[in-house]
Amino acid sequence: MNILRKNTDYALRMMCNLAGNYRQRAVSVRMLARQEDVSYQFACKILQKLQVADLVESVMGPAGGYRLCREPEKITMLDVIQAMQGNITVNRCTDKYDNCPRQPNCPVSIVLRRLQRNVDEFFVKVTLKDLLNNK
Amino acid sequence: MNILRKNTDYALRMMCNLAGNYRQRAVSVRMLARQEDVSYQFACKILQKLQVADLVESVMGPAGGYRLCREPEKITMLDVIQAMQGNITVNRCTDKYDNCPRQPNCPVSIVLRRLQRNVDEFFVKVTLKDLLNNK
DNA sequence: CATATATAGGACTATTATTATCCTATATGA
DNA sequence: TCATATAGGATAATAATAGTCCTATATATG
Repeated sequence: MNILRKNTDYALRMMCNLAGNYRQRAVSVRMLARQEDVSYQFACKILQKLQVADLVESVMGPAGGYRLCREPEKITMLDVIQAMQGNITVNRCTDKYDNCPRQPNCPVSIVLRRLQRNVDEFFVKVTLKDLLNNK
Repeated sequence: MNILRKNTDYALRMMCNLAGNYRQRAVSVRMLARQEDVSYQFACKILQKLQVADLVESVMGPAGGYRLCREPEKITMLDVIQAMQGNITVNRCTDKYDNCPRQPNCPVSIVLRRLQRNVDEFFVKVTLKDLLNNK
């Protein structure tokens, strides 16, 4: 299966779209939905989640829509992912708050914690600006 | 959510157990289940899957059980993961056979394919022997 | 050769997560 | 005041995951 949910996939694409329009205008959900191939209703839900997470802000009324809350270089993939699907953990035992009795000497957990660090680092290092620049 | 399913987590632990007993004896499912905290019935299912994937072989009858098909250094985490939950893909678009029309220039996909390579490489490099040695 | 101890594996249930839609309320610019 | 937007609760539909039940089959050993 996929590590990223469809939700998150849609959200990342819509956030890229908003990043491309940053400081120009609010983009309506209808427009975002059409351009990024997401159903209108579902796009509404996703944007509401992104708003709760303080990544986008809404403009109501005609000519309304959504825009980023801050500069594209200050929003990371991790921000978007966490807003949509929470923390990504490699395994139960790589979650900070796990209390598996085999810790901390379980061989499986020792190795997986290493991958966990790689993944965390990856997502926190990539910003929306990087995405736009194909970095 | 977790990248590795509970199934896979159980499987990895049981495989470590079998690796520790390699060339000594077949370990019964009852024993594996008790030592690794998995229900007996569920452990049976998991081992059957591992057998279909040619990672373990069964010995029927009294004093029977399971043993690894080959040396612990010749079985990777990827082998176990694929047997239990198939390929792990970062996103739809990092799957080899994906045909998303945005390919190959989608900014999201370009970045995620990089992570995909990291993850693949990680799992293929760690063997059961490494796990036992806490490498 | 009977029996106790194992695995084999199909069928099924339960639970949870994901994806999505429907509907009504509210805000606001022209 | 009306057309064009978002807000958000409720709920449906689907799919994945986790786990159990039951009966069949293999085999070492007394």
